[in-house]
Amino acid sequence: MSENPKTEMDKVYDPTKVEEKWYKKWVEKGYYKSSSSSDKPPFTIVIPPPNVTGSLHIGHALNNILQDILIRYKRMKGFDALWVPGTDHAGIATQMMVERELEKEGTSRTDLGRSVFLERVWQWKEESGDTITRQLRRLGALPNWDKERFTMDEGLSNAVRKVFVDLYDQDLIYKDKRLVNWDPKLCTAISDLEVEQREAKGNLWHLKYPIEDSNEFITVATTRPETMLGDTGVAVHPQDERYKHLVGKNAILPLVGRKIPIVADEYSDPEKGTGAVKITPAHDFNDFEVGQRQNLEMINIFDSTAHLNDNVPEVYRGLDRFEARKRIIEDMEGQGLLEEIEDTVHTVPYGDRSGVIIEPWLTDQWYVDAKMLAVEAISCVEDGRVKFIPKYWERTYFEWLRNIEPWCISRQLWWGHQIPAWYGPDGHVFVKLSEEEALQASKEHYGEDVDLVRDPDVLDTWFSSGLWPFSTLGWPEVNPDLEKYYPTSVLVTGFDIIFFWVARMIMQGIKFMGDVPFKEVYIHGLIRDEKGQKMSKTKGNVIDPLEVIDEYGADAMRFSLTALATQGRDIKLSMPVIQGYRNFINKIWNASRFIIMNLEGYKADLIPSGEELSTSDKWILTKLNRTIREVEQSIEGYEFDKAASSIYQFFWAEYCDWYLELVKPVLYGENEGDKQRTRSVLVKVLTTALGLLHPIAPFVSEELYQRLKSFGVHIKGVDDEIADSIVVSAFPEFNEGEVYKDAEDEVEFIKDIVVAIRGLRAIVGLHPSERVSVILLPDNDIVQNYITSNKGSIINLASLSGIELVESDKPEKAIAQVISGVEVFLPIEGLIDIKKESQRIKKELGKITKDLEQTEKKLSDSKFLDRAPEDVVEKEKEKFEEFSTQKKKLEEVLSKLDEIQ
RNA sequence: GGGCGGUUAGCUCAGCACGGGAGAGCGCUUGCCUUACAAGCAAGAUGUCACAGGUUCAAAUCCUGUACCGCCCA
Repeated sequence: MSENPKTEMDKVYDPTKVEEKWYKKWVEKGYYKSSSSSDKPPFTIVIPPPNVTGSLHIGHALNNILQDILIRYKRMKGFDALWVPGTDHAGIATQMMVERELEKEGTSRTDLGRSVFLERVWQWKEESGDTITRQLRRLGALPNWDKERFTMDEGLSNAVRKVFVDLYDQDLIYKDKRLVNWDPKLCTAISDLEVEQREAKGNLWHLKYPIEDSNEFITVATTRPETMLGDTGVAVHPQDERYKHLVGKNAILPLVGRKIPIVADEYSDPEKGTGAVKITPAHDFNDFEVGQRQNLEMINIFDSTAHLNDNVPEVYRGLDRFEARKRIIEDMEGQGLLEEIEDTVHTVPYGDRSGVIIEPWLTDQWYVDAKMLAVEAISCVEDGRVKFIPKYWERTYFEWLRNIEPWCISRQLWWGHQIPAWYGPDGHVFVKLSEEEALQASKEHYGEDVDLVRDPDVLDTWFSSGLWPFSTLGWPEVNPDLEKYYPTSVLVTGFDIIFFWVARMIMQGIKFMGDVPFKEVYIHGLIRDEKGQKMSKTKGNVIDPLEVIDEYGADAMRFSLTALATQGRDIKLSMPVIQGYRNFINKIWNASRFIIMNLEGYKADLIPSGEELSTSDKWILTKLNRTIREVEQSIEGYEFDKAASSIYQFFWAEYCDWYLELVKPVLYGENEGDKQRTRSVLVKVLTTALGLLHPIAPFVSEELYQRLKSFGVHIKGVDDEIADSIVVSAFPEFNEGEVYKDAEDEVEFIKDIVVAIRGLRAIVGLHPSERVSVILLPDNDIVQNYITSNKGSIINLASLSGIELVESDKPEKAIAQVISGVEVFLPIEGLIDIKKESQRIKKELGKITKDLEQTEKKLSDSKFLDRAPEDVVEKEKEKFEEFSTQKKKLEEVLSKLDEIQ
């Protein structure tokens, strides 16, 4: 706010006046900076890099808020906190996006050529690539902007090349011709993980293949009849009596006329379909295996866009796979070779980027021997060097790594890290860090200078993301950052990328750094809409975090997501919930406003302690310290929801609802000493609470701290005496010396009395401002003392005109409430609804009788008395006493009501 | 087919690792513009802790099984 902070504060907190201002200030002051030369212990997080093409969605918001909380907390705790930000070049997504732009301009990637196209992508990146990092700032996320990285940076590209070359030299990367998941729209290979298996209704076509030199047919069932043109065998189960006589013979492939052998192979399931399956080794992963085992020919019938090629009869050439299917069915039917069409449900592979059906296709691709790398990646989690939170995600992780397949890392794209492999004229490959080195090596190989051609393919984006925890710290250069901050402390991410990213980072980290990339992995849930559905643009149920911030402020959104971030569960988010937490932020604002309004005469050097404190002061300090401990433990244990609810409960239900009300009479009174002391406690508790709050709600806590600071209020800094900003203040510390058990009991008792009186007032329908007198009958001296020494507070909080303490004389005409330690009577002048009142007491009586019966049952059970621990028995006896007294009192009240009637 | 998670107030969820008087927020009902806040204050109602067994003196909590919902993998 531009106005003087001492001038009156708005009645309602307005985040728009606050957020941008403080964020700028934090950056200007460089609070986010870390220093490898500092002697503070490191605390490091690397951001899961969002796609450079992306814009902030609510999932990013959650992920980054949690990281920001940890970083801010650890910084306040005296750590050298480093949060590395950055983005991912997102090969396919980015290339698709720029290609779409080109299409609008009437040109294309191939028209421009590789180098012009790449310039164009870089240009786009320079112009729009920072959208998402700009949006991160709106969340209040404060990573170390000096260390921002991009997966295509020079340094990171060096790292990628080095890793590729090293793995190649160790035979952990190799080139292989085998079936890959081919995306016929994007014309690139993709990895298993990028394939989405969707269930679909389809048909099982039963096709009849004639047997050579016979009148017999063998019927095969298939969901993909178009691939028959590439069939090179038919498999039956070795034990299948129906087909035993055919094994070793040939079938004649209809429409093509090729002779194909009938082989016995366990792959064929006699229960499924006809028990005989056509084998197309070049177009099906299972058939590929069978083909290898049975030495079947491989015939590739598709081109890269899934149109039929020259290996099929002329009439079918050039047809795309769906047309081909139709034609083949027609033609088979025409020849009387279509026996049956069965309905079936099967899974169909789709490309997760392109959305088209993936074609298994035979090509040369580069692979990583993931099985070898997985060995250590498994053991480091088994032995606890990496811990997952919640722990059960480890099972998912193990499951995948133990069954891992070779990882296809080459992509037929232009945007990405081009593979550092050069081919000589005879196809000999040189895998080197640079072209110079490759030329050098080729010269040695051929004994003369030759022209080399670089492999045109690029690497899977996840290949470079897998290096992120050390490539961002400057690896392969040895440098102080890498020394100090690796391994990083924790990785915060969603479960959807455990395989894509987490597992690969662990594999690469161990391989190249000799140590795990992070000690802990905190897995948070996905955000869903209020019905539990995934948010998606097509469903129209997305919540845009930026819109939420515009409407409710960043702190409200942060607090909401934090409060909902329970371990091991997805988060159902809806606007009313956010509104509720917005109200909480406003509550904080207004409590502070109240304190600032009463700050005149505040002396910063006055620190009341021990005996000077009132019972209420001691009580709130006790609650405060318990809250400090809870918040600290919760954040350390990644129980973000608990941290948020501790603060919420403390601030609203204890500090505002009770402490502020308790001290109002003091503030409005005449005793200067009391006023001084109260102001100090109010301020101390407020500033401490703001400190607790700051990691979750950085903006409002900073705004309020800065306002308070202008009155001479200050918080201890993490480095110096006075914190310049709450960002660099010391996190509140639990102080055992401020836990006053007696004061806590006393105030809790007073609260019970006040609530009881207010309840009675509500029953009678007294107007809140109407002051009445009540009669209290205490059980013993302790509670009697509590009452006498807090008479003023009770009168005030229950808006009474007076309190009469009696020892046994119960009033005749009154309604009563029985609570532990005291009977409360509210005398009444006029008539009350005796019947209703007697019903209320009866209900109470019913409850207490039930409780009493339960304890009675236990206490009369000799097994319980023998076997239950002593303290449990003792507690049960106390309960018995308590319940019987209350029951007795309620019965008396009831009989009195009956008398009146 | 294999694995994982869930089932607690009308709704969203804590509580369960370590068993001992069922909680919070939202919503709802009633009364209040009480000089911090109506984005507020006060009072109030609401539960076969999915079901069935078992262990135990004692089970929302531990064990076994069942049902339903969701996710991941093949």
